[in-house]
Amino acid sequence: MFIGEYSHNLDDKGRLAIPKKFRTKLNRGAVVTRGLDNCLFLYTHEEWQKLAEKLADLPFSQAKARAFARLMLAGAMDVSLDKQGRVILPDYLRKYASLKKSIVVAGLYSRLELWDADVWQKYKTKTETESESIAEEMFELGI
Amino acid sequence: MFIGEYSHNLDDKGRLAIPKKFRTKLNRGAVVTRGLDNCLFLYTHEEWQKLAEKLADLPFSQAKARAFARLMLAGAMDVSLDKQGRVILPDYLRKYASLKKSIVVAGLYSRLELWDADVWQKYKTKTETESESIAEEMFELGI
DNA sequence: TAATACGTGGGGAAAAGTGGGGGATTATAA
DNA sequence: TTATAATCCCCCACTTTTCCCCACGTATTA
Repeated sequence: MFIGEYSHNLDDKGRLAIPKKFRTKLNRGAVVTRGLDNCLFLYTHEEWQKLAEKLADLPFSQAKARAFARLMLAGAMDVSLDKQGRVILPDYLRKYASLKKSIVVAGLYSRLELWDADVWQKYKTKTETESESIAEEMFELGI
Repeated sequence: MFIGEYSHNLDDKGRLAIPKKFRTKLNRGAVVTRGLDNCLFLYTHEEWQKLAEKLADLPFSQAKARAFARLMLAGAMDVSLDKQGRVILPDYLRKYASLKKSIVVAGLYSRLELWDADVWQKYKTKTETESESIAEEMFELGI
């Protein structure tokens, strides 16, 4: 289970350190892809497999399903950790998520999310002010 | 079962002493996360696990579900008690709950809540004056 | 009044994050 | 085929942060 919020720097070579706590689960490799809300998603191979099958099952007759599958499947890239526990993020993914130097790594149970620090900050301040009203709606979803 | 209201100080290193009565239940570790109404929630591992599974099951295709999961899952952090019975609260959680030095630890049955003393005071005076009207609405929720 | 327990503060050792350099492998061009 | 260039990794070293331990002070109780 991935949880928590961590700050790390992306260096000039496009390397990003994964927080120590998460490394053991990702030692055998991971998959990064385009995420929602201008961030990247990073999965273990097992979790990625489950998601990829769901995406492959989407009806390709529907335009929006095609677009979504292209976003996530074609955006995906296998990455592995170097001996310092870092991954190399391909250029097109860095651009997609507007990643500069200061990055936030967030744990969301089955995946990690990689955010540019500024983008994350803005998203948070927006949702934190709405948190009570969002929480009311979550009540309907059983929380 | 956690009940009661306790006052403690947060030191410069972000450490907060847990009231002695609660420590035995939290010795095996706990999880702190963003709560509602500008406080933090602290759970035992068992209670957290139940909540985290519900949050992980929310559909990530829905914007508000993503926002809520990011609030609580990405906000969560594993903490453990040191030999003095204190936990370290990460910077982003201290900021979220506007925690200064004087903190209130409140027991709410299955969780602890951590409040900045001033915020707690204001919230209390506000809800105490509204308590009768709030009670009326609780009838609908089965109390 | 002494003793014990609990809350609070600080210092030192260890670990984790970060950046840069060097060697090997692959690619490109003469 | 050989030389040159570029890219990718791996390793080393520095810096910062974190964690653990010890010590002091205050409050409570016998």
